[in-house]
Amino acid sequence: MRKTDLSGASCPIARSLSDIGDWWSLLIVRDALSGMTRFSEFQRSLGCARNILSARLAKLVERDVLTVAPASDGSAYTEYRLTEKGKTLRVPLVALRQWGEDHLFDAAEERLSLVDKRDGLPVARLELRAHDGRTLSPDDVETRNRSDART
Amino acid sequence: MRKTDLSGASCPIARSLSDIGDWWSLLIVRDALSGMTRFSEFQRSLGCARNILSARLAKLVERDVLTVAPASDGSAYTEYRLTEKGKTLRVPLVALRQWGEDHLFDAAEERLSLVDKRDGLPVARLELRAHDGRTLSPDDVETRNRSDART
DNA sequence: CGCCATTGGTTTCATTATTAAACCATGCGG
DNA sequence: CCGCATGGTTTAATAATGAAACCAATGGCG
Repeated sequence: MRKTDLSGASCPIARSLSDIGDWWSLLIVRDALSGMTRFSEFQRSLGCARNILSARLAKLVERDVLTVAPASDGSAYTEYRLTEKGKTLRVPLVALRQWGEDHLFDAAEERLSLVDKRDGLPVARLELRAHDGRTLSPDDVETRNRSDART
Repeated sequence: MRKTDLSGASCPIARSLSDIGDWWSLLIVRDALSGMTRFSEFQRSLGCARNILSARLAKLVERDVLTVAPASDGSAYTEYRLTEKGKTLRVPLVALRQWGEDHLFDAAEERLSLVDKRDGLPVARLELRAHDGRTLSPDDVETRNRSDART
């Protein structure tokens, strides 16, 4: 099954999905971003089967999203920590979170929300901007083939 | 299988994933955002089995991400168009795209990139900001339980 | 030290999803 | 009316997922 391998696609979205584009992987990263490090923490939080948690963690380590640290609190157990690459998944996750809050919750419904520690207020909506800071509407952009020279 | 249903989770990320969190759905939305509307267009672009494309389209319609329009160009065929809800998936997709460009491509490698139509330059990086516009670093935020009153 | 519970997995097997391929119904051009 | 394209659905093989059993190595406690 899943013979389709997107890791060589020319679309960055497709490649991203081949790394972290399944159900559990993104939730693992979400939990890791909130400070979880241990197998059992993830397992309790996600409630998924342990073998698949195990497989997902291994894949995320292989893809350099997580690393296994030998220990940290003295115990001989291993910890899973986000790499720099993994930490930058925060933005996509926030985008997904905001979308979900906007469209999938009743106004009065309880939700987990991302807030500024300083004042406890929710973070601002993510916005699409031009390189010079102008806000861009959906019609102002298009996808194009570029060979680099990112500014 | 897949007995786990996240649609009632208190985490907006989990709920989002239950709507659009599988391989093909997000790619369908990506293509829809670039103007595709017809079954065969999606099928050609994605190269996935037609029955699963059919199932995904139906699910996206059911979840109000797409609608089926009776026609538009005269032919009696149906079109799949993004709803407002669907269109706002652009931001999460851009976030994913930028992450992929940053971490999954060699510098010189060809890629599909999102550019400002006006000048052809890539759009700015999405950034996390406080409600008053301050840029926030990862350590400045936390997730918290809120019952609404979004500002 | 000795014993049991917990952590961190791996293995096994049943169940479910994905896929390719065949099939079918309508529309549409000539 | 013939033939091909569109827009699917059905069927059967294959692959991924999930629950539960199993296992090895700590860690805590007396």
